[in-house]
Amino acid sequence: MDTKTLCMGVLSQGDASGYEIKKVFEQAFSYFFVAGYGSIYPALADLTEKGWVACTNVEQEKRPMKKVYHLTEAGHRQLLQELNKAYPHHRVRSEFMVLTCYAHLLPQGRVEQVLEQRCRDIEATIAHIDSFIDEGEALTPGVRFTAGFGKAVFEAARDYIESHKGMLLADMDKGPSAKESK
Amino acid sequence: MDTKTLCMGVLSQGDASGYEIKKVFEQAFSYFFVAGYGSIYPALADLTEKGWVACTNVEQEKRPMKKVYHLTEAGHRQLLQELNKAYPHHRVRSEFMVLTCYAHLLPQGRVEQVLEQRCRDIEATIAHIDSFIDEGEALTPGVRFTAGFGKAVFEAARDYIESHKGMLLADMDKGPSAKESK
DNA sequence: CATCGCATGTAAGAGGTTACATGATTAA
DNA sequence: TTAATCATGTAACCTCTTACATGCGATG
Repeated sequence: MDTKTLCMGVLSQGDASGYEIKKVFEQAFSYFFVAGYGSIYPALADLTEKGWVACTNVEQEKRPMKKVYHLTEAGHRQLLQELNKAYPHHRVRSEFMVLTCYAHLLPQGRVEQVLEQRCRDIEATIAHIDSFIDEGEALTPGVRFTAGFGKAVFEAARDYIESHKGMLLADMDKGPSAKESK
Repeated sequence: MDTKTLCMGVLSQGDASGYEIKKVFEQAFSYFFVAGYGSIYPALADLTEKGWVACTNVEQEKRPMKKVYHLTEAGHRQLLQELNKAYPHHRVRSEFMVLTCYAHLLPQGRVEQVLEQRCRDIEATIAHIDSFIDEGEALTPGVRFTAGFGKAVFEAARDYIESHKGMLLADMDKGPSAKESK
């Protein structure tokens, strides 16, 4: 599943321009799916070619023209098919975890800084999810579930860092230690 | 930070062939960093060109020849520099979460299947982390911290799914609901 | 006067995935 | 005999990221 499917997903809930789709990505999906203009615009062009979306040029006063896209019937069928067959992958790519793995190669100050930076980023993400939930919009049960899931996972990450930070910093000097001390 | 840095990281803890590096990736990093031969071999070629690693051909009896790589002094400096300047990113790309977001477009059976599949995958990952921790090898404090972190996060994910699954399934029919009921 | 928001896109490059190609040994 | 393990690599492809290119209006 790629940017194209997500674009169709967004359009299934209402017509939008590429610019507006990116805002939805940022507001609703940013903590588990990232896409910039360089992915979205080509995706929309591709979807148009395939007949899964279509667009209307909308002239605006004192604003640039927009291309408002809508999902076609074929697009809706395609979206349902995609969602029904997609495997629920969940990939993590964490340079943070690479850095913690190699903590023994770094000065304590750097390790502390890395842990603190990660905590700040997590807090920002949680705040972002909260503001999204509290926007007062009608959220589907699925979106509420997903937001709660993201929040639970990020909170667990933050709590783990906060409660094990001292231990990592203290153990760092001691070097590698075997599992057993017998 | 990319595959190249991770390869240098692995080599900082002992010489290894490309094949062996991939095994380390699978055993120790698979839950937060993935790389196949198609990334590792070109990375090693690149690192060799840059003088950050060097290799020796080792002939083996009844086994194919190996190229055993080791980190050079310049490579070690490069690794430290990289680890000291890298930003601790943590990216998630979750098709699972895309699917839960669009649960309202799917039959209940499919949603249930998606949640169960994700739980099975999480259990497998946790079991993998446990077996890695219990291998009896000398783990650095950083690696122990990282494994514990991964475990905590995956456990939180599993717990959330298990405790909110019923709610999602029950709410699905009701359609979108606003934040407030006033 | 600067920069942010709105609005569209392209082009080059980086990076990774998948499949292919080869081949011996060993365990089921 | 079949499949897995050991062992190296390439090539095509796909996708995304980053930077560029343009331009008006509003806000500070």
